[in-house]
Amino acid sequence: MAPTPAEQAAIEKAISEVRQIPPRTTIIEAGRPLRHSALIVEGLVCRTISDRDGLRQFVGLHLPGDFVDLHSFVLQNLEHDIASVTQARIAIVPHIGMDALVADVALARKLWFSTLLDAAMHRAWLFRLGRLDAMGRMAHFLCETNARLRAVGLSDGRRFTLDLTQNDLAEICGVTSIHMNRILRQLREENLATMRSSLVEIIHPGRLAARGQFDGSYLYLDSPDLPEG
Amino acid sequence: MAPTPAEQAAIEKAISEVRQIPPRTTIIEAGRPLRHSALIVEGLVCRTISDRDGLRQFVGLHLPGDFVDLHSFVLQNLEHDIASVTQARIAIVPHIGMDALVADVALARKLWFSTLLDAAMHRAWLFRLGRLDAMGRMAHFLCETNARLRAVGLSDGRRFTLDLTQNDLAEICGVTSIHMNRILRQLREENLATMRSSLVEIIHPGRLAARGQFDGSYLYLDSPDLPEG
DNA sequence: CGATCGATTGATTTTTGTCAAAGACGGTGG
DNA sequence: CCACCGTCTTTGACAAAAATCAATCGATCG
Repeated sequence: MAPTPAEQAAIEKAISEVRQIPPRTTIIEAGRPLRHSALIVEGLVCRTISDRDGLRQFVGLHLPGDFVDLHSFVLQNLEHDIASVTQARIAIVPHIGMDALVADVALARKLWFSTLLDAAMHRAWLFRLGRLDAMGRMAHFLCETNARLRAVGLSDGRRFTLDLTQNDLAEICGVTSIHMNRILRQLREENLATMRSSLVEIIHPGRLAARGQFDGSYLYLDSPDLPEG
Repeated sequence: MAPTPAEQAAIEKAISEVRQIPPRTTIIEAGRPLRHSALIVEGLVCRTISDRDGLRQFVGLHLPGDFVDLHSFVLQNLEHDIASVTQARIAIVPHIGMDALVADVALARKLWFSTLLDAAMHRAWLFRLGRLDAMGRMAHFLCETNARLRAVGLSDGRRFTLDLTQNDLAEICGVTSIHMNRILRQLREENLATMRSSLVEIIHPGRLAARGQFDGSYLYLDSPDLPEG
């Protein structure tokens, strides 16, 4: 479902501007009506829902190449926040331009597909939060992220950089940052993965996937399997 | 985004058959290629992901009028299971027929919208699992379900029937059924809601919503607010 | 009537959160 | 260059939440 070069060109033509976003900046606040969508050129962007104390739950994490809020084109507004994690560059695509894009039925179908992939990822995250313990959640998240980064050439299948603090990871996995710290130590001690200052190394991809009960088929990547280990 | 009568008729014309499904029956198993989608006419249908021990996590619950697996039309297969909870009647819409339906751009947009609503609900569930304690999760779920049932005339805003066992509720909230039993008692003791043999009564909608930090705007219902209490 | 499934309860263990305090590290300004 | 500061990480002690183990109870069904 990758766009053809022509489709890619059409999307790029619909970009009205590219914005530079500082790290840790709210890009879109929940509830505001939107007249454009955003495509990540560079950096990490997160989608979060905050509880009444302002504590956040990540409901998505987006990498370069992802449409962050394509759904806002159809829904008109968002029920969650979008914020940069790292420094980021995002391309703005006005909804008016999107209207022209979806006139092309094939492209419309691909955009729909892209939002359905997001939904599939949401479901995998639900499984993670609902059925796994803290260590399983982290293992699952690392496997997913490794697979996604690999698909865009940002991981070699074992090592990648991921600019997330332990607090971010905690907000992803629905645990406290203190507990996340202990989980990371455990992953290290059990020789599954290490994570030091944004460098992640997966020592035993197979065992990590088993620990997190990870099956990446929902990502629809044609990723070559890693050797067991 | 409700379909017009004409669109409704077109959808109904695309139905190839209506199936009667016994309770507790798997309708679609994860990973199978699909050539049709299913629309619920009557009954409760759930979407679940199972862990390696076969323990399930609900990732969605569908009511009459919902397309259960509209996304399979675009994705071609599912990464989760679909099963009946109660006795159900589902209308089968072959994907071939769907192709004809989405030729109508306005209807295509509405179907897209419907899958985006699902995704928004997924995100609300992520918040529930990630940020709320067991009682908050149950409170949130009851509020959501009350709002949804009300929209289709199956709740008066305080009372409705919901044919789920305590084990189902546990699989929705990501806790054990034993713990769910204690949560239900607590909800009763704190005069928030009662649930006895599939009859749910919400005693203080306002307080229950507060306990579950529920804000139903993601459901896109034009529901009149309930009196506080 | 026995069998089965779901609901309920108690006792106990495990997991996770909370509170409190250091330690590490990079960046900034003097 | 170095002291200071803020942010992130790490650790310990303790409390709370949830899981687990083990029964019992109650209703429904063949």
